Amino acid sequence: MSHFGRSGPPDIKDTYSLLVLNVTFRTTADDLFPLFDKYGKVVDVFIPRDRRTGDSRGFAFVRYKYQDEAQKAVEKLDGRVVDGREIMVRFAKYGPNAERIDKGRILEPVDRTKGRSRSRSPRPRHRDHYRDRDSKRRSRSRSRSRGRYDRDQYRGRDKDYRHRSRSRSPDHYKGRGRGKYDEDRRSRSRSHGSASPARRSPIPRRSPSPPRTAPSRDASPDGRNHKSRSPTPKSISPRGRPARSRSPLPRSDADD
DNA sequence: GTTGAGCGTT
Repeated sequence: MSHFGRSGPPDIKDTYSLLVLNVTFRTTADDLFPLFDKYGKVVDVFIPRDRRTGDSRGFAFVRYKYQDEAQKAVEKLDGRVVDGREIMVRFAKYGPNAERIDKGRILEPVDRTKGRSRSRSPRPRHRDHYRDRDSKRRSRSRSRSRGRYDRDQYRGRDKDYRHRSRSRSPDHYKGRGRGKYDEDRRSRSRSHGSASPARRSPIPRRSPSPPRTAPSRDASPDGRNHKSRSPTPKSISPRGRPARSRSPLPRSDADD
């Protein structure tokens, strides 16, 4: 059980944050705590994770109580192989609120005493410049992992698209006694030559669509026979423009 | 089950 990050930052009044990079995606705060705690008093260990997937982002923050201990941990744990990967430990450059910190210590917690302190340069802090990365140079081409996130997070709403395509049909008639069905299927195949697998629907009826004797169109809410009926009856087209008789959004319903 | 630059939450 990790109590780190459960209730947010405990106390950062006099702590020094260390940034641990290159950690494995499966490394947890509990795994880093004993490792860093051996070199000093660790008050908190936090590993940023994705809000959607919940997976680690590959780096962690270790907050020490004293700077000397943090410095020692940086020198000792920097380059240490954790979980089969060499981690990089260094002092955090920015605070939790993107505050400028030095050696892990927050230099400007709040601008209360010094009114001029807030005159700092409004440098971009958050990394929400996903779309901007395209505008930037392609020098960062070495990182492709973010690419998939960009698609899955923003574009790909349906993350189960890869888990689909699970056809259960074969298992169904298989467990029902395929022996009988098997022969039956063959017989039918022989007879018709090309059997229609679609006929295997559990609903034998309903296939034969009722004749058009159905009531008027107002009684047909579905009206999925749009393919059958002529969408562009010239008869009712006063003008010679039967094409765009609909709204200006042709693929509004066809969209995924 | 995958990935690999960087700077953080209740």
